[in-house]
Amino acid sequence: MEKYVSQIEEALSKNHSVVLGARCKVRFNGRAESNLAKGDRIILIKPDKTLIVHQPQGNNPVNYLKPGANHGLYYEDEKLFLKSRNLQLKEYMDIEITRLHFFNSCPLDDACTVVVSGTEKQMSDMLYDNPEMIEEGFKPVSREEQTKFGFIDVFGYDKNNVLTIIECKRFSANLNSVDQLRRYVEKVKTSKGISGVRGIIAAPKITANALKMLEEWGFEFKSIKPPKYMERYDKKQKKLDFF
Amino acid sequence: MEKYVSQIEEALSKNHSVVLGARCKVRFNGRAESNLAKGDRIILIKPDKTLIVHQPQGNNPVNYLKPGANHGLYYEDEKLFLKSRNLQLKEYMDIEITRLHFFNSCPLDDACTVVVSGTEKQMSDMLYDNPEMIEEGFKPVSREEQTKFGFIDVFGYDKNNVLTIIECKRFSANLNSVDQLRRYVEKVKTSKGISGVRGIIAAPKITANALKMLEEWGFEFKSIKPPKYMERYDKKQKKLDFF
DNA sequence: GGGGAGAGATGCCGC
DNA sequence: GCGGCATTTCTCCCC
Repeated sequence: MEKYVSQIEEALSKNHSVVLGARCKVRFNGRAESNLAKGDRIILIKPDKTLIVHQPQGNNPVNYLKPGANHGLYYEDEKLFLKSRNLQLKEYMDIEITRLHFFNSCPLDDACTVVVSGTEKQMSDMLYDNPEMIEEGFKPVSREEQTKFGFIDVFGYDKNNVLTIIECKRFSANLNSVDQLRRYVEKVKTSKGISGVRGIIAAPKITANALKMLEEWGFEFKSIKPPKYMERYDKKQKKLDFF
Repeated sequence: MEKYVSQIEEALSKNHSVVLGARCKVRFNGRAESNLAKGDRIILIKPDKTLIVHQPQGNNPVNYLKPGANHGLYYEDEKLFLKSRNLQLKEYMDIEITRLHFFNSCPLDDACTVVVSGTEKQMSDMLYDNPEMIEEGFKPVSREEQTKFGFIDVFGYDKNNVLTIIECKRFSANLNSVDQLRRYVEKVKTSKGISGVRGIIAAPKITANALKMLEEWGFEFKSIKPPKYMERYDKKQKKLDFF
């Protein structure tokens, strides 16, 4: 295992990405503290000095340090010690490696950003562009903006010129969503000195408790499907459907 | 690259963990949609069939599939195609690999769970066990419990036997925290048919807007530090402090 | 399984 | 940097 020390150090110094398969213990100290007993994990160190530790199960890393950490490596007592620190965040991780299953590294070149669709912003855009989805005669004024009343998804006037605030949720609205809407409506009422302000939650669905609270506050729920996804898969891509 | 197909397939069939360093495009379709153009990434497939794609920067994966996916692999046109599907969640990922920088796999054996300390629960426990930290004469009744009024961190009675609800935050309290407290206090007032209910936010700090709203609602802020961490590092561990 | 809430949340944008 | 808010949030707990 000792022979890998210089190889790993060289890879780190060249800003390559480093992957280790290792039996190790992990200790973290920072915003919280954690201890992880001995087991097999994948350790990833990125060119930006992010450190990520994955167990063989689960979606999320069991431990990590954010970008910009320092990583020190040394060998002693037949163990490999990785001592990593993010000094800005005052977060520390110590990994004690007792067996190295594999080590690999390579330079990674990737400046792409992922393009995501199906977000809440797109939903508020859709409502802004298609106000009749809220109701006939609705006239939107602003969307996704930090108004002086706070951050409001969409607001405008209904056909009777009553000021109307819309809070969008991409999935299911809950108690928190109602809290938000309520806070905005109250801010507008106070700021404008008017009492007639409508509040609408626009979402595909809403929890029972949230609906109850919504109605208690005199607000409304409007069932709106989020912008439909792209065609799930091109029918042409027959070859991809082989299993 | 073709020769790796059978090796990777064998590793997957044996439920080993698989790591690829690859130049690839990624397409995801599920709860949202995303497209990622060609670039170098680390691809990790776990024994539980989790799929994770990391770019060379950043803390979080750029794409992933949750545990329980199927992974199919084939080679065509000098490209390696990984077609992964989580059928339960109706989530799909297609990765088109044009260059394979490295491939590694090994069985990982790890049943450990991480032990974390310094959480909000410990903070509410601390207040429950040391009620004088709130104020002299405070008598806690319940903590971190799903009461019939909702999930309340700590509640009890002050020295004047006024019902008091405490909302803990481990870091900074914000508008959302005030919303929560307000919702609890109102529930209790309505359920018990009483008007004299105190609401306190216990946190190390609070944002200016949140404090303003808190006071408008007649609630109080109590500055409380979260339970202190373990000794940062054993002084004995001199060897670890070498850099 | 749904609902509610925290999290070492993370990440983004705006002031 | 802080603040407010969405997130393919994730995770846990409880009903």
